[in-house]
Amino acid sequence: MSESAVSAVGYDELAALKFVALEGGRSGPVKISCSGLAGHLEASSQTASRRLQQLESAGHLDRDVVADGQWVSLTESGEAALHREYAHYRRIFEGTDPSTVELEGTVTSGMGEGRHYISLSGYMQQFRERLGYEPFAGTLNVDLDEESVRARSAVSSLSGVPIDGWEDDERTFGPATCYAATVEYDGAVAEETHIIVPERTHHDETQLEIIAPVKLREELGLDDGTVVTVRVEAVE
Amino acid sequence: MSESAVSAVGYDELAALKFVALEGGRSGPVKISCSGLAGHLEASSQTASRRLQQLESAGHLDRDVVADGQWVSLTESGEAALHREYAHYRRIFEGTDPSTVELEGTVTSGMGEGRHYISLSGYMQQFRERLGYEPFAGTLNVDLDEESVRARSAVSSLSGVPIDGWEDDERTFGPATCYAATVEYDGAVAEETHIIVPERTHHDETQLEIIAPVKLREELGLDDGTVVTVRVEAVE
DNA sequence: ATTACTAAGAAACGAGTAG
DNA sequence: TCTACTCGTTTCTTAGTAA
Repeated sequence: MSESAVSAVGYDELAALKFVALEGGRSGPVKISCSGLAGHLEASSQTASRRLQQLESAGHLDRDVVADGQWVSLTESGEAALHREYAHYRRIFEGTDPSTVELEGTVTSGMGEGRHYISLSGYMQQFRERLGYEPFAGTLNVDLDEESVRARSAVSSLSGVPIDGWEDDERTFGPATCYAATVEYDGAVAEETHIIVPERTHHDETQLEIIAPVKLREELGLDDGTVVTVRVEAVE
Repeated sequence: MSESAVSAVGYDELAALKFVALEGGRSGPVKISCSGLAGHLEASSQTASRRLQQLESAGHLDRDVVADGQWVSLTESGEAALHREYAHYRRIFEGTDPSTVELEGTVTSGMGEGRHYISLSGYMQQFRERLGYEPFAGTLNVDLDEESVRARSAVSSLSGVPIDGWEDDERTFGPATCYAATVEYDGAVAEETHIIVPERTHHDETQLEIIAPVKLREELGLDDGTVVTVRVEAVE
C-alpha cells in the first residue's frame, strides 16, 4: 500500500532495540554481536540478525556492518519508540503522565516552505477547527541545541492534535501532529502556539516548526540567533 | 522438562500485560474485553484471548471470565515482570539503576520452617561463600503492610545473590535469591542482613524472610507486632 | 454481545551454508 | 569469528464456529 519503509515494529523488535539502548546505543554507535543479542533475546543468532535488519528498515536504528560485528546506534525515531514505552511504564508505576518537554534552541530562518504548506486550505481548515485559531502564515523555525535534539524524542509520548493528510489531483499531502507549546524569550511568553511535526517524512530532526495565531518574531521580539525556550505540553 | 507452568512469556504477552496494568489491573480486577485489547495490540480478538490465557497460565494474572467479558487483575509475578521492564527503561532514560526498595511490616512468628531450610548444609554452604557469613539458625519473618506488598514487586528488578537448588536421595530443594537489606527499628539498624526469596514456589507474597549472622530479634529488640523498616538494596 | 475452540493458512524460526 | 542468505519445519495467527 505504501512504498516507504514503515516504522511499525513488533514488541520483539522493540526488545532488541531496548537492548541496544541499554548497551549505550543512544549516545553513539555501539558494537553489537548477533550472538550476544541472541542470548538476551533467548533466540537464535539468525533471529537476532533479522531483528536488527527489521529495526533498521523501520528507521529505528542505523547500522554499520563490519567484518567482525556491527556498529549500531539509535535514530530519533527509535528513541521515540522506546520513550513511548517508557511513558507507559511511568504511568503504571508512578501514576504520572509526562506532561511537559522543555526544549531550547536558536531562532533560524526556515526555507519558507513551512509558510507554503500551512497556508494550504486543507491544512488551514483543520488548524481552525482543531487548534481553535488560524495560524499566522509562516512558521517559526528553531534549531535545537544538542541536548534538546535528544530530549525531543520525548515529545512523541505526549498527546497531540492529529492533522490529517489529503490529496488533490496533483499530489498528496501527508498527515502531521500538532503539540501545544509555549515559547519564551527574555521573560516574555507566547502561550498559544503549537509545534507541528510531519508524520512520515524524514524531516529535519534538529529543527522545530512552530505555528501561532500571531507573528511570533514580532510578538516576542525574536531575530535569527535568538535563543528561545519551547515547552511542549500534553493536550487535555 | 518441568511439570509446572512456567513464567516465561514473550514480549507480545508482556504488551498485553502492560495494557491490563494501564487499565488499572494493578490495584484490582478490571473488566477487559478481548476486542478492546485486540485493538491496542493490533491483532485479532482471538489472539488477544490467547494472550490473556497465556498470561494466566504463566501466573502473571488472575482472570474471572463472565458472560460479557472478563475481570482481570495482575498477580505479584505479573507486576514484577512489568517492573523489570520499567527498570530497564529507567536505566535507558534516567541513567539511574534502582538501588533501594523500602518496605514496612510487622514482625511475626514464622512456622519455623525457615529455620529448618536455611540450616541445611546445601544452603548453608552457599550462604557462607556468597553472602560472606553463616546465618543465625532462624529467619525473621515480617508481615508486609498493604502498600509494601505492592512495592515488593520492585525487588525483583534489583540485583541479588543467586542461591542454587540441589537434590539429595529423597527430595529436591529449589533455588532462591538473596537480596542485601537493612532492618531498622527505633533508630537501631542491622546492616548485614538479606531477604531470601524462593524462586519457584508460590511462597507467601505478603511475608518477608530475613536472614542475618546474628539473631535480629535480640540485636534490635524486636517482638511479634513490632513494626520494622526493611530497605532492600542492589548488590554491587 | 462475550470467550475459546478447530483447522487452514501465513509468518517466523533456526539449521545449514556462503561470503 | 562475523552477518545474512535459503529453505524445511515449526509456530503463530486468524476465520469460522460453538457455547
